[in-house]
This record gives sequence, structure tokens and C-alpha cells, in this order.
Amino acid sequence: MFTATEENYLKALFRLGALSEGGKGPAGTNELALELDIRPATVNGMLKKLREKGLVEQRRYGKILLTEAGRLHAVEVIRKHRLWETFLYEKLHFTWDEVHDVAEQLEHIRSVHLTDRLEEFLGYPSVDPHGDPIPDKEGRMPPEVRRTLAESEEGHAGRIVGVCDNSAEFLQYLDRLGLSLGLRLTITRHIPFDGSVELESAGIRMIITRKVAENLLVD
Amino acid sequence: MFTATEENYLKALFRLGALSEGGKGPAGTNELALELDIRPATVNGMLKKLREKGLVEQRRYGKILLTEAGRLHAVEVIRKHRLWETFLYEKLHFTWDEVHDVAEQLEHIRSVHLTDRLEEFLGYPSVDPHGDPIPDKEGRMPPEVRRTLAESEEGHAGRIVGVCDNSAEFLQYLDRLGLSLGLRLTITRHIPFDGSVELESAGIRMIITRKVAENLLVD
DNA sequence: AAAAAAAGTTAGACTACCCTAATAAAATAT
DNA sequence: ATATTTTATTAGGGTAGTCTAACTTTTTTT
Ligand SMILES: [Mn+2]
Ligand SMILES: [Mn+2]
Ligand SMILES: [Mn+2]
Ligand SMILES: [Mn+2]
Repeated sequence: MFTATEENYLKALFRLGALSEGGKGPAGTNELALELDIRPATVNGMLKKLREKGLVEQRRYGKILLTEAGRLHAVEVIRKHRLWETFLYEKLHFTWDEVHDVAEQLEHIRSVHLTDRLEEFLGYPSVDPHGDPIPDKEGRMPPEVRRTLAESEEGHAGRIVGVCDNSAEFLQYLDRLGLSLGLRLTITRHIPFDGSVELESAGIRMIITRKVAENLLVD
Repeated sequence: MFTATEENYLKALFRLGALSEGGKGPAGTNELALELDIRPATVNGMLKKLREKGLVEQRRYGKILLTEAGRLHAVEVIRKHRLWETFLYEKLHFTWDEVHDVAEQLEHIRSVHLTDRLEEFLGYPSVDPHGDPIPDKEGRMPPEVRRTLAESEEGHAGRIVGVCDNSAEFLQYLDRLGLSLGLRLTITRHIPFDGSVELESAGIRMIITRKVAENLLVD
């Protein structure tokens, strides 16, 4: 039905929020090209195909919107990606910085039966190893209404429920800092000087940079 | 390193026994084309590339032999294929006629770490759901010295340890006959008239056609 | 409103993989 | 030893996906 390449374009558009509602709004050719690390000229050609397949809507020189069919398929690929990441993490004991690259391949395996059995085998998980929600079979995904640590007020207590940046670089840094999903913490102070955030967890006080705080989600 | 297409060519050559020793000997272009269901002209072009990559040896108008590098990679792909089939069968409860098609996709996922962890997760299985041996990390595969039911003598008692034909059509037929891997049976009679084989298993007598008998392996 | 910058498109080329039709070489049969 | 058949190769063409360089349209700045 769809090639791995087409699926990656759809996923990138979804990530950029190219939805008629709920998202950041339509994306542009250059923006999409940047996201995919592919040249705009190439993206332009692929968009023609995606339009013809009814997966995106775009007027000449205009912005790109995912159609309902496009959105549904993007979510299906994201569902597979996150289920595979969960499998790698829970069953094969990959670390959370190792799962993404392999899931990037596994997400393109075509077999509805496989996806559903995998989901069952994993016990119908609701989030992947990075705290991202896993869409259900019908493409429903719980809306993410999570605040970053940077925008939570002083005194707030909660758990780390997700990360915004899934790069191995960032995740390994978190491991080094001793920060992982589910960790309970309290924000003790926002430091005005450089935006650093002071927090306390399990009786230990620590300071993280603003950049780290912006990429951590808390409940 | 290698594309999925290249891997399928190597696997087909291995299946045809294009080894310098142990196999049926070198394969021809047409034979390989038939195996892959691709036209000889196309195969001819791909062979040029495989030669340049040092995976096969072939003189102009000559037969095709896998090099050591080619053989090793073919076995690596077969290893992945059989491990995935085992995973689908053991963990996701696929039936033995459903596993092959999905494994045909999964075998091309690139990650040595994944293969090794999967093998560990499965408990280092020695055979896949069809009784075919699973090569180890170093590419060693126990030689298959198994006899078909058709060539075993009357009175022989043993277990079904494998099938020659992995098609869903054949495997579903076996299910219908109540024949599965590990089943103990005794050959009671070879019927000269049409080559059918009469056998007895768990106190039940049954007759299978010659074609079925030729595709069942016993120990 | 004109100039400059940014965004989007077109043209032409390349690799990977596939095809059919025609041709050349090798193997087999007469 | 030819003739026939089989096998292998070449020539030319197609789709998918990528690139660079040049060009056009839209947006932003002055
Ligand atoms: Mn991921
Ligand atoms: Mn992908
Ligand atoms: Mn198989
Ligand atoms: Mn394959």
C-alpha cells in the first residue's frame, strides 16, 4: 500500500502538527525537508505523489495539510513505532536511548496481525519507554497535556512522565544525571540568572540547565 | 551494507546449494531467476553487482558460486528469518503457516544487537517452527541429515522433525491431517500401487499420499 | 512601492531495481 | 559436424527516490 518512504513523510508531517485541528497547523515544503533531512526539491516531488494518493492537501505554493487518510496512516506508523520500542525495552532489555533507531526500521513491517499480537503480548501498554502515548487500533491517542519542567512553578511536586527530545545524546545524559521516567521530584527553585532549575528528589538536591528542564515532562 | 534485494539473492543462492562444498554445486542464472521469480535479464544485472561486492564468483557464461563472504551473509539472514519465525510462533502465537511471510520482512532489519537479544529472549532455540535448524552467531548450522518419511523403511518408528515444504497450503493441510512437529509415528506399510504410506500414531492408523510423505522429515 | 529574502518549483541527472525483446554463447540432439 | 535448444547477455525502457542548480512566486523588509 505505502512505501517506507511515504510513511516517513506522513510521520514527519504529523510530528510537525500538519493537522486541520489540534496541531500547530500546516507545514511548509522547506520545513518538511528540514525535518526529513531531504532537499526541498525532492520533497516537492514526493508531495505531488502524496496529493495524488489523497494523503495530503496542498495548493500550488501553499502549505501542506494531512488529510484524514494521511493522519490515520501516520498514527498507525507511530503506533507500530512505539509498540516496537516498548518491546525492545521491556522484553529485550534495550536501553531507552537504543530503541529508537531499530524501531525506525520495525515500524514499516506490514502486518496488522503482527501489530495487534505484539500489543497483546506487551499487555496493552499506554506509553512507550520515553513516556509517549501509544495510539490504539482505531488511531485514537490520548492528548498530551503535559507540562515541561521549565514551565512548572516553584514548589510543584510530580513525576517525570516523558521527554521531548528522544535523541540518544539527551537520554544518555539523563541516565548520567540519574533522571529516569517515573522519578518523583519537587521543583525547589527557578534560578533567574540562567534559567537553571533546582530540584529535589529522594532527599537529594540537584540543578539542571534550562535546556534539560525544557525537555522533561512532569505531571 | 546490503539491500534487502541483495540479501534475497544471497538467500536464494544458498537455498539452491551454490556452495563450493556441501551443497548441490553452482547454480545458473535461469535457475536463480526461477527461484526468485525475477527475469533472467534482471538477475544477470544483479549478479554483476554481487560479483563486484565480492559476494559471488562467476565467469562469463558460467555458473554462480557463493564466496565465503556471500555464504556468511546468507546464513546471517537465514538466522534472523528463523529466529523471527520462532518469536512469532512461540511468543505471539502465530500458527506455523503464518510465520513465514512476516519473517520475510523482519529478516532484513539491521541490528546485530537485536538479533542477539532476540536469540537470548527465545532461549537459544535450535530449530524454527518448521524444524529447520537455526544458525549460531558465527554462522555455524548443524547439517541436516534427516530422512523423509517416503524414504524411511517399513517398521521405522520416529518423530516428525521437519517439513521440506514451508508453504501455508501444505502446513494447513498437515494441521487438517493432525500431523505436527514432534508427533511420534511408526511406518506400517509402503503401498506399491501409488506410493502412499500407511502409518500409525497414538493408536490411530492413517494413510498419507506419496507427495505428503516426501515433504515430511523424520528422525 | 521597490528591493531583498525566503519559500516553493522545475529541469536534468543519478542509483537501485525491475521489465521485454533481441542477440550471443554453450550444451544437446541429430 | 551441423542443427536445435537452452542458457546467458545486451540493449533499451520504466518507476521510486534522491541530488544540484536554476528559476519563480510569495513574504518580509526597507
Ligand atoms: Mn522513537
Ligand atoms: Mn521510519
Ligand atoms: Mn520461512
Ligand atoms: Mn526476504
